[in-house]
Amino acid sequence: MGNYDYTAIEKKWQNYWDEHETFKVSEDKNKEKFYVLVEFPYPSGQGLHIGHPRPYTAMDILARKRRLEGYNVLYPFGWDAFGLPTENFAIKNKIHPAAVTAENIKNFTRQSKAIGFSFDWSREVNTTDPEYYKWTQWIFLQLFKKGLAYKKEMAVNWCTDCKVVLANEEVVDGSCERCHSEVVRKVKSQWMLKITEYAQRLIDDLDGVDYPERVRLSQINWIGRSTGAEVDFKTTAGETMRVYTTRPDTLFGATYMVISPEHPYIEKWADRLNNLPEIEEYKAAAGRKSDFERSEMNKDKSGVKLDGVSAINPVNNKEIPIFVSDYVLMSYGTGAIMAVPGHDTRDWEFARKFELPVVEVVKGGDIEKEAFVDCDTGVMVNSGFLDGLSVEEAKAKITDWLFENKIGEPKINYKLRDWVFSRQRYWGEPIPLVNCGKCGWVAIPESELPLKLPEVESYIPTDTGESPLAALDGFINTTCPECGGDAKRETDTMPQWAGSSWYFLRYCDPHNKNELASKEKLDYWMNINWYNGGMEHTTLHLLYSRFWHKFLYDIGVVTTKEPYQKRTSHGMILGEDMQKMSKSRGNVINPDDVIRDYGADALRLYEMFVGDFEKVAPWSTTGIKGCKRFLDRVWALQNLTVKESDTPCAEVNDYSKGLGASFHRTIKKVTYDIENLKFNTAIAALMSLINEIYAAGSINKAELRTFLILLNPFAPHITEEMFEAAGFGILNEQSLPEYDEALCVDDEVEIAIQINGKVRAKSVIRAGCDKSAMLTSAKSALGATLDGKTIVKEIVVPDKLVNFVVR
RNA sequence: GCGGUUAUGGCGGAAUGGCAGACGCGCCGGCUUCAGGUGCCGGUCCGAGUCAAUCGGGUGGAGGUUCAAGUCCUCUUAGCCGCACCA
Repeated sequence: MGNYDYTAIEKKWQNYWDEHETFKVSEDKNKEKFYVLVEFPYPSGQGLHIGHPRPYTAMDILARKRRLEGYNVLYPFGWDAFGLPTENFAIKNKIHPAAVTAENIKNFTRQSKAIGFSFDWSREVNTTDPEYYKWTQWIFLQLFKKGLAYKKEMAVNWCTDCKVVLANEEVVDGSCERCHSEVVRKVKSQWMLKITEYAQRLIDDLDGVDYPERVRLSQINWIGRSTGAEVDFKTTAGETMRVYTTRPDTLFGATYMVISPEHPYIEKWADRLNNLPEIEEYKAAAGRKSDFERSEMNKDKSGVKLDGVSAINPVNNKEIPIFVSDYVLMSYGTGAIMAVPGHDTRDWEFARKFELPVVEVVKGGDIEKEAFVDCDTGVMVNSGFLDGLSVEEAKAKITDWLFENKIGEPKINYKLRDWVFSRQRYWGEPIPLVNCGKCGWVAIPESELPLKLPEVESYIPTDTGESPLAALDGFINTTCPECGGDAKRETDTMPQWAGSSWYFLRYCDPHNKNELASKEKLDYWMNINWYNGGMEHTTLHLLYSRFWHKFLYDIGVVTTKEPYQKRTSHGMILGEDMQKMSKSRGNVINPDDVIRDYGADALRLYEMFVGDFEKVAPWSTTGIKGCKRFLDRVWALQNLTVKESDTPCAEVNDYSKGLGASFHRTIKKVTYDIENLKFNTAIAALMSLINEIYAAGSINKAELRTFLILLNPFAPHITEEMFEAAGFGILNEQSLPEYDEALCVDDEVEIAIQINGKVRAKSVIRAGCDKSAMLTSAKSALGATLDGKTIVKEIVVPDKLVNFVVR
């Protein structure tokens, strides 16, 4: 009976859970709640990726463990279903995106259920459901009403193939993240969300939550707070040019200035510039480049000197040239910088190429060879009234001086940019605004939400760059809610990030028709106790959703400043060749095949056993065989001699002599490891335990019962089946076995005996021996080895080792 | 270029500063089997060794701290991930 019929058993228990609504929860004030969340997937046409089950299983293990511990556990699931791949597929195959989405969700649901996740399916959400996106639109309207949504003409990333604007975040290697076509820059009027207004709070409130350090750092670096100063430079054209610098202390070393090709002064100064055609040509070339190309490393510094206008350094009144170069971006700071080639690498390279003077203003480096950048401990030189000061003192003094003389001021900048919220697509939430000739942009009444996507034949993007909705007269023409006059609807839709920025709130009250969720239910379930997701969402989804949550806090919808108490991140599952899985590499593994060949429990177990949960791990077909083999051995425990214990023991931890310490230790290890994402070693401990059981040759009821409960969160189907067969009842209604710390240790332990740190002997002693007993035992084990040597020091680690330092 | 991260047997990976290689895969030998497969038992870091006791070496590289370093410190190399040259 080595092989068990996993297909039948897994089906049986999945049906049982469905019929009994085993994992459906409601608010129960008598129980402590636990809200555990995984990132809801985008239901793509390819079906579930073999990587999906890794985080879902991990959090499923946690959820199942918490239930065994008596918590009221909310573990919900849903679909982040708007998005371009669906739209592209729909266009290509002439099917409506809604139909494609429904089909994909059906497939994803079938696959997810086949793995036995303990989701509360009654709370399933779908971002494309009008009953859901009604509230996405509602949140947008509140942002609009508070002035946090605004329209702005700006250069955006334009995908030449998809005919849509991409957020910077969606551009990968200079091409479209989704279709890989060329991305160019194009000026368009876009809806923007003022996430920058929340920049400081998004940094500060990280202190109150439990995030991995790498996630916390990524967010802080992404937000990128810097303190510096804005400085006004007079120019020979009359206008003042304002620059932003983080190093005002190096102002005496500023030997030229660089402005962005998009800087408005170029147009303003057109009459004065003797080389305007050259500048215009450079500007046009820069405009064709994507941000990535402009920022590509190792490229030659390029630029054009403005012939006809120069700037005056305010500290020494020296006239310095102005260059235009594409490494200065209009979107950060003031679009103009003062260049200090002595102390900035890029400026140094630029100065070398254009043969500009390099002045040392902080002593300590060799500016002939390279820029002296890490100069915080240096002393100011060639800097007039700053000479002799430390960098820190110079910063303070020059900033005061600039302020007093009204030529500058301290300034904090953030790298974070406002969120480009418009998409010229069909398959997204319509933006619920109308444009009235008299009243401008006006919100539609909340009673008219949801503003549904019109069901149409053509949802193909227009060549002009407008949303497909723009071609629908019946949709765009409407009346102004304020003055009643003719008005036109906004035709852009929202980005995919919108629906995922608040879905965790809807899970608390998914069928509410009057509010996005009731206060009472939000109070009960929020915050999320544990949120696991991919590192790739650290700076986008995580930041966007924290921003929305803070906004909802400000307007009184939610009562917590942060949505996620604890965040963890899993590593990707790679192909067997250690490469990212992709169709083109031919290394894709289909979960359906794995479940058919090895079963869902084996799949779950293998994905948890493969390695450190937080690191990438390659798929291995032989690896999953090992896990299947382990489950066969678990199943075969039913064939072992059932040892009769001295006392009836089905309900107590009455383990047989010799195995007791192993059981207590394993309970301790498994429970500890699950909390610390060390699923691999938890499973290893269970494997070791079963090896010991087989070595003992028999098992008693308490042992079988404990073993099955410990394994249950990892492999829920086989353990439920065996639990029932053994007459123990329904496993998920039980409690987690407890361990006794005092019983975790064996009676005897083996210690290492070292001389000068090298193991020279071993000895078995009674556990818990005192120092002198250990020394006596160690010396006798060493015998004559110590003769003629002087013991300088004796180190004793209880129950572990003795080390003699000898001469 | 910046930020993050990783490096341990043939492979995936274990090791609160305390016996490196748990657990699994693979491989080798044996048993079971008509055979293949499955299952079971034993072995498996490298090199010496009277192939036994034992000895030496070993966690990307070079130093250092320590009685003791995969683990801590300094420098360094390579891979992977992200990026908006952020002044």
